Amino acid sequence: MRKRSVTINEVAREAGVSISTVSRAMNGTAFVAEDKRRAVEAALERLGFQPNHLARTLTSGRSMSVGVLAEDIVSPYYADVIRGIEHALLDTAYQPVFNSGHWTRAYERRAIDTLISRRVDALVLLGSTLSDAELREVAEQVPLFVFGRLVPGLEDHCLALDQFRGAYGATRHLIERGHRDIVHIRGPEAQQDAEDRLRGYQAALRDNGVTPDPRLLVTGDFLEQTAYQATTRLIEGLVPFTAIFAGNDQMAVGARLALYRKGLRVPDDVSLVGFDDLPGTAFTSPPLTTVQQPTYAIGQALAAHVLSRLEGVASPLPQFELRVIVRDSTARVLRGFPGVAAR
Amino acid sequence: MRKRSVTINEVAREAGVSISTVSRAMNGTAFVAEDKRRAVEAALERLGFQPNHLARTLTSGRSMSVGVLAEDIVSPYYADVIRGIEHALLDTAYQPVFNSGHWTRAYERRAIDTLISRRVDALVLLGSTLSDAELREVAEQVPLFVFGRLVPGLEDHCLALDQFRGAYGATRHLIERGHRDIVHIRGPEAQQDAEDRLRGYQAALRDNGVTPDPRLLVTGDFLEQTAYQATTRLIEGLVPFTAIFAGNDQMAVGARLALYRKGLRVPDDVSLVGFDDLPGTAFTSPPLTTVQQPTYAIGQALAAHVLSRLEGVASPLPQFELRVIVRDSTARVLRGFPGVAAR
DNA sequence: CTGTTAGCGCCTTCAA
DNA sequence: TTGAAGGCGCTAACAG
Repeated sequence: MRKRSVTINEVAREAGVSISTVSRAMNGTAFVAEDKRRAVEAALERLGFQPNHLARTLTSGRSMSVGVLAEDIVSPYYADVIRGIEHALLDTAYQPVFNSGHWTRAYERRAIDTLISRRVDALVLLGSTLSDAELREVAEQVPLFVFGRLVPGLEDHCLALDQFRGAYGATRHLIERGHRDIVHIRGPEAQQDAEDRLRGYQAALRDNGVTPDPRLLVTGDFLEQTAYQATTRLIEGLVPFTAIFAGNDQMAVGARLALYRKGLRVPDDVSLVGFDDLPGTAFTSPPLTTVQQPTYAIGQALAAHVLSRLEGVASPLPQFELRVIVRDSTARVLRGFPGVAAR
Repeated sequence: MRKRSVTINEVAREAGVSISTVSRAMNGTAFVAEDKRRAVEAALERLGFQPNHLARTLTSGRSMSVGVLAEDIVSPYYADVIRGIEHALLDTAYQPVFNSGHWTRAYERRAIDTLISRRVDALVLLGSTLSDAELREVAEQVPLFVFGRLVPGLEDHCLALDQFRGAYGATRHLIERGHRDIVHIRGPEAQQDAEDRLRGYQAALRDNGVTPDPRLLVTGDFLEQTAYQATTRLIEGLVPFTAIFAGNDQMAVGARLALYRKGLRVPDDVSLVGFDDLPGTAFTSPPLTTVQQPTYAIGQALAAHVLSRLEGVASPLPQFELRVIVRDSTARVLRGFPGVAAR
């Protein structure tokens, strides 16, 4: 099945030159006489030569590839970051190599090790479950860049967004529209982002004279199902509310379905805000107000930054801001129809 | 930044043995005296040795990796296939390496070439824009497996689903519920899947005595936006309809938003069917009736098949069926309220 | 400009 | 059981 692939030696013989000449002609490393160059090219063509990348890397020390390790390569949250990276690298000499860490230390460690042992020229982490110290250790073996964490000692290579402010803005948006009884469906306890968003929510409430009501705080796992269940329970409960701030878009979708099933309209009865602005969120019915993480731009910037570091230029990583995108899922509280609060 | 990594030579020196002994002790390739083995292990540990995978592959010829090239690695359609592959490979000695072809010949060719030149032990294509002949050529260089295409000559390594039958079933589902004026939003002309689904739709209509109405056929690009626009135009047009069969879930979501904006209820006024059953589709409001592609299982099966071929065992690829998943977006046509048809 | 010659880090005979 | 030595395929000095 696998044809033994042709090597540079055979090309050299075919072209009647030495292997170094072939190498030079191929890579433009040095000038080669016109006729020999043509002979080499012809031989290359005739034999269908494809250089063995491994061998090349072994000698040159550069693999022309950048490893990208995401917590989960297929999560919609990382989708646009990955897309941004892909596009930024598309017409460069570097190839991205993607892999998942599956939110699991052991798998992440292993993935990092294989990536390093495959000699990627740089490593980009989209989220990480490793400790700061471990990451610093990794950074000694390979140029490391991380998104979603601010690793002390590696600040120049880290890009994190202010989740607190994003959540603060989202909550304030609801407060400005008259909401005071605002549910928050938070993400998993263990995750820093979930924690930051919760604090942003609480701070916004307090800054506006609202005491956070623990009965309006429920926990999900960043997926639709748990939010659906939590919201259903909330609706069936006794505590009135007029708005829901979900810890991410997927949970907002789950909440929205629960509302729908209970005959509650969005935004007429309950306003709903998500977080992330995933691809597709603009097309929910109604389109969801959410906090946009500029993930595509981040992916691009990250890749561009990696490239420039690889070329020896030290460009600083740009700053990115979270933005509340107001769409149709949030409305002013109608005094006459306070929705759930009035039942 | 990059510490020169320790090589097998240093380990050998440290352990006071030859490099061959280190190699053997590490890989269990041959018996090594107990004391030397321990010395090697200690040295390995002390130096934090990590074998250079490239060098290893160069000599052994096996990279212990399988390349996975998807048209688009971040498309939700491939998400579950990829997830299935990842999970199936997770605790094996093989590592998947993912990459995108971007629906573009040139990029796909290049990605395939780099994957081959990195000596992946097998190559899995999730969709492909290359010709059958080109794929056969690739198959001569590396064990090739493809999902979504039936390549003549490579049938044993191909896995494709019967899109025609899926679309047929979806359309019949609507017909059985009394619908006759059924819109179809087809995917791009160039794509075989879109073509097959269209034919399934038309066949189901004809088999049930309905002549396909060209005015009810519109074209999208498998994304939300175009379906949204097409549906809006349709609603504003003069041709009555009671149901929409979208070429995929994303277009169904677009259509659903258009209906929502026009005040049309799903399924009360218009029934809606999608295709794919993407992750998340079960949580749209209302949950979408759709045709399920068992993508996760396919990913797993594909990976398992690749593994067994790599081990020299010839297991046949299992067959998979498309299934109509009936959820809440489709209902019987109410004679009294034929929805749009009655305006 | 071009050919020869060392390696790159590892595995694997081949002798011992 | 172990070490020496020869590649794997390619790049990069080093002489011409």
